[in-house]
Amino acid sequence: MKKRVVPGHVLATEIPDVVIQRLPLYQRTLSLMSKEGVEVVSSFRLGELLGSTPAQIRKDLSYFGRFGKQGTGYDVSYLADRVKQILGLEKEWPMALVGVGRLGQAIARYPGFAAAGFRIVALFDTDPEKVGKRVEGIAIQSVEEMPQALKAEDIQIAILAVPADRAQPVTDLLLEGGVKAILNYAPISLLRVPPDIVVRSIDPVLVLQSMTFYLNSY
Amino acid sequence: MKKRVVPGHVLATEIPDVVIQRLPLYQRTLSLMSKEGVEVVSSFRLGELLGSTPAQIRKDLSYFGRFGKQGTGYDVSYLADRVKQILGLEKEWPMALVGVGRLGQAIARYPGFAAAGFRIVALFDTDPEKVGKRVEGIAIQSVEEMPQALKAEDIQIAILAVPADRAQPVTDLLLEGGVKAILNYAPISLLRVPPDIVVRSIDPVLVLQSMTFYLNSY
DNA sequence: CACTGTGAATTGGTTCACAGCC
DNA sequence: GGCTGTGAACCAATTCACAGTG
Repeated sequence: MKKRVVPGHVLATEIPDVVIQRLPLYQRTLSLMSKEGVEVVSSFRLGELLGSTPAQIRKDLSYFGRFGKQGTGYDVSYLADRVKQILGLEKEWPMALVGVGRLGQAIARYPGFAAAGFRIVALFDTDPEKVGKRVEGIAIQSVEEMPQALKAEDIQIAILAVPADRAQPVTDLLLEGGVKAILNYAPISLLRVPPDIVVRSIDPVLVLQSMTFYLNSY
Repeated sequence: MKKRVVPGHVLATEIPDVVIQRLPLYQRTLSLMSKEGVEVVSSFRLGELLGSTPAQIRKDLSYFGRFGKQGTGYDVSYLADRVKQILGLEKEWPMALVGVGRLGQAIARYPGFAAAGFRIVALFDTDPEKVGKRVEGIAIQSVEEMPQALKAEDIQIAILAVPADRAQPVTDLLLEGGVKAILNYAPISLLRVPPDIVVRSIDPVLVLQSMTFYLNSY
């Protein structure tokens, strides 16, 4: 639960995960500013836009290098590019989606992934009824074929949208296929994976359930 | 960005937000165990099931009271109930959904919310084409009517599924309508709200973009 | 002179370790 | 004996504050 393994081609060890999680937010705002023609930004201004502090932003960036100019700030488009590079967002990432039920179909049809360079290139489902059908032009394959298919296409990222009780066995097959990162939508407490595999879960119900604590429920 | 206000009917002040965010996970596992007939659980066992440590679980629970029995552990169904109560999950929560586009419709149709006691009772959209149409039996209302409609139904929670550039103005209207908690799906960096309003964002693209850092992108 | 980059100080969260109890 | 509950010790993350620089 605690330790992750970092590839670290730029001696990336020891960078806190919270920092990594903030970078995409920085990246998005920087790209937007760049598109709007803003050329320079200070950590102070960036903090305002992101709801963060100048110190936090400077410290975060300092893990990766020295990107700013004293007295001036940061070159927006340069910094946007560097952060993109740090995150590995300069290439397109092919992804697999497992579970083509209601939720899975919504995910398959969501244009936001492709817009950010994440392309769903393979669909899998257990239901024989669904296998062979197409969604967004992609044929649904059987989960049994998954390990080979994943290897063949060299897919490292998978989105999991299966029922909770199928999540672990399907995960095992994903790992067999060489997947290294899983975005999990299944409402399961714990997905068992080796320590070098990244798992992140999205569960809106859990989020709602923590928000109600702060509401007056008298 | 840092401070939140806690209602605190049980002197809830000073409870870290991370703790609150873990409680729903505990609750889910406990309810499941209870349904399976498990009567007693130790912090050690619970930690195994949740991918957490015994100390973490005991410490978390100790913020709210003493629920266990030394030498034995916790009564599963009792603890499940208590955590539910702490989180305010004993009542049904009516919710509004703003933005009935592709994503919004998927959310409206997702059965998981209602199953957890979160019922979408009002839909809003700006598009005059959509106003009046029904989704899941609920008529879509105009965003202009929102503040009054929210007050009339005493809705405290809203789900935001509008385009990024509409997020802030729509949020302002939600606040005008008395909404206290917002689950935000819009890909926006910062939603400006007063400090007593809870906002949580769900953005799968950001999650993917942070995962790629850990992949070999050579 | 206005900003960055960064050690040092501080704050916040987790884990330890043990006293107390069933 | 086996477990909880909890201060104390530890570790991690944020913020401070200032030296260094274009």
